[in-house]
Amino acid sequence: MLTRTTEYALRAMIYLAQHSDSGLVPGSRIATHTRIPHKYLSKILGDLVRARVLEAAPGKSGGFRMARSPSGIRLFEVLAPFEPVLADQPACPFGNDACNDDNPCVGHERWKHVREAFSKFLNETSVHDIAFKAERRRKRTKKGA
Amino acid sequence: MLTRTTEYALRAMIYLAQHSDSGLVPGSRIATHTRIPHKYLSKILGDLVRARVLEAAPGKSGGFRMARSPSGIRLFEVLAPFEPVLADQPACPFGNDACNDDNPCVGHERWKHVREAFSKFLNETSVHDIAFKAERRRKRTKKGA
DNA sequence: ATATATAACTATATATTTATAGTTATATAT
DNA sequence: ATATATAACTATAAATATATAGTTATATAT
Repeated sequence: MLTRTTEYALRAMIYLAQHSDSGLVPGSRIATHTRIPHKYLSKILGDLVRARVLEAAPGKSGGFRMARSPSGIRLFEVLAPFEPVLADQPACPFGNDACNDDNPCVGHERWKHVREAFSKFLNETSVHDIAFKAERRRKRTKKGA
Repeated sequence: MLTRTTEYALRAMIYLAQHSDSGLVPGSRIATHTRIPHKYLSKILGDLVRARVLEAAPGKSGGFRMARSPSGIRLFEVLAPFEPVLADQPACPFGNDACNDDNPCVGHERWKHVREAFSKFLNETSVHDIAFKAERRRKRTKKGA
């Protein structure tokens, strides 16, 4: 459902969200903690900078940080650069090259529905939502309170 | 979102659903009409036979046919052999090897929700649903009637 | 029985994705 | 100014997915 590259992007974003207080984080540290190959991650982080969800600072004591608050970054923005199905006009999965919304192939509407449900979820969910455990809603009483 | 192999499986099933009246259909004919490489499709069709959504008959005048009525075959059955995320215990996309429902990682519940929405759609949609245009619900009056 | 059309299988080739190694450019600390 | 830590870039390698070619097994038509 997600390529490995996409998962790496997600994991890196989550790590940064959880450590956004510590200012710039070097790529090597993200790689170590998320157990993602460093140089490969480096390329992915570059894509996320170009997607404007991260900011990079080169040079000594440089690194990466979230471009905005984690609650303001939707998963859609993180995944879209890596998942072609999230593009405006994704290719028809039924092999009909001429298929589009105006001239839909059999199955088009149904599949569009799946894509849109996926996009909707990704647009309604922020990096913060997925990086921090939601408060337990009285499933059990808190230990400390 | 779907691998090419998965798309091929879908397209082959749809073609067969649309031609289920003509008895056994040779793999070569499916390949030609769906524009899928013949020998590669052959392997995929074998997987679909093992998944019990198709039946194969070797020998002269042999071929493939749907194992059941297209309206009784859910997309889930067609995609599951090819999409690991549809397995019972899919790998955690956040790289936490020890993650499972009992010991969930951060993000687990949210992502489970995505997976389940995807599975739900695939379980509620049959091959017939996607192979035949749903009747237009008075979007426009029928030409012939 | 024989020839034929087919699925099933095996081996290999090509393309793409993922990963590694090395280099260059840039900013900072000293 | 110089050394250093970093992002950015380039080239290559390894792994995986996709595609092709050839062979074998099986059922049917003749």
